Amino acid sequence: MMDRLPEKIIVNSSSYIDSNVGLTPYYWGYHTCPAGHKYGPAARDHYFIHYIMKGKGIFQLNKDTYSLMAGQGFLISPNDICYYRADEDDPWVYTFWGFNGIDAAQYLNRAQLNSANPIFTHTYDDQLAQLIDKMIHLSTIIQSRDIMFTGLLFQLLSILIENSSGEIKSEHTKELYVKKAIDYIHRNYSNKTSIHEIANFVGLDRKYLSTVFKNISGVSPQEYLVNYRINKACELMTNPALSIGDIARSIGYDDPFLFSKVFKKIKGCSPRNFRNSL
DNA sequence: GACGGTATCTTGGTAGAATG
DNA sequence: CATTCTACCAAGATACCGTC
Repeated sequence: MMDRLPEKIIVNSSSYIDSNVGLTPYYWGYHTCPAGHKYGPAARDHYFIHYIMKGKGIFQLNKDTYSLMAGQGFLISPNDICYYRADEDDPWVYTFWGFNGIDAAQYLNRAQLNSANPIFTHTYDDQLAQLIDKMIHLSTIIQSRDIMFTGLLFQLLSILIENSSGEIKSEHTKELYVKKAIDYIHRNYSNKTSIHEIANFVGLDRKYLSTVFKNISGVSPQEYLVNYRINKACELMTNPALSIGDIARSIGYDDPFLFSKVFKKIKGCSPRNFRNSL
């Protein structure tokens, strides 16, 4: 399969992209790098996974330098300043996935991937080959490419999670704190809920919960709560029986104008305009 | 009711201390 | 040594009032 690939492919997600949903694919690509081909030092605003199919190269992040070869991959998280370069004698051939979304960090964490632990190893097996084959055919899908792309991205993350050892070491209890906080948010978003209250429920100091939450999930508890509420509001918009005020109260905002302000900040348009565009 | 301005409250980032 | 907490302060969120 690898041999009949052209030197370089880039497929964009196309269609409507909403980076506030759980997982948002941006693009996928394949690159046979020329000798010494390099990137950076630079940062991106989204997650970026590379998987090396052939050859070798180096990847630098946070003063650490990793010598990588076929069968290995690396994660670049938003705002990570990194540098990577293909080998001079045996330059790498890699595929890459660019994506984002409020749940992205959680999925990556389940695969034990983050800025502190950006490297993974996975042999190029049938499962991965089939996935990459499907990614190549994404370019032929026009109307629903974003949906298919999201599905394939979930498949990649599933492969990486299954591939990880499963032991989360000291992160385990922290993960549980975050899971508990998220469960609480999912059950109580429709009430007036403060971060202090969530921290009390989890049994941690609010500042410490915020720190742990951000480390594990990539967003602060407040950001997560607000995004979750606004996504719920979007779902409620499809019910014509509910006024904007009804929806605001349904997701925990007593003041419809405050809801409108928050909605506009996150979605870029007022709730009314959003509903009209449905 | 929709919206804008503003005062007040809440939250998050950070550094460093306390605890086991 | 890792985990957890505390204090300070800036930034952002919220409540509330006035205007249209």
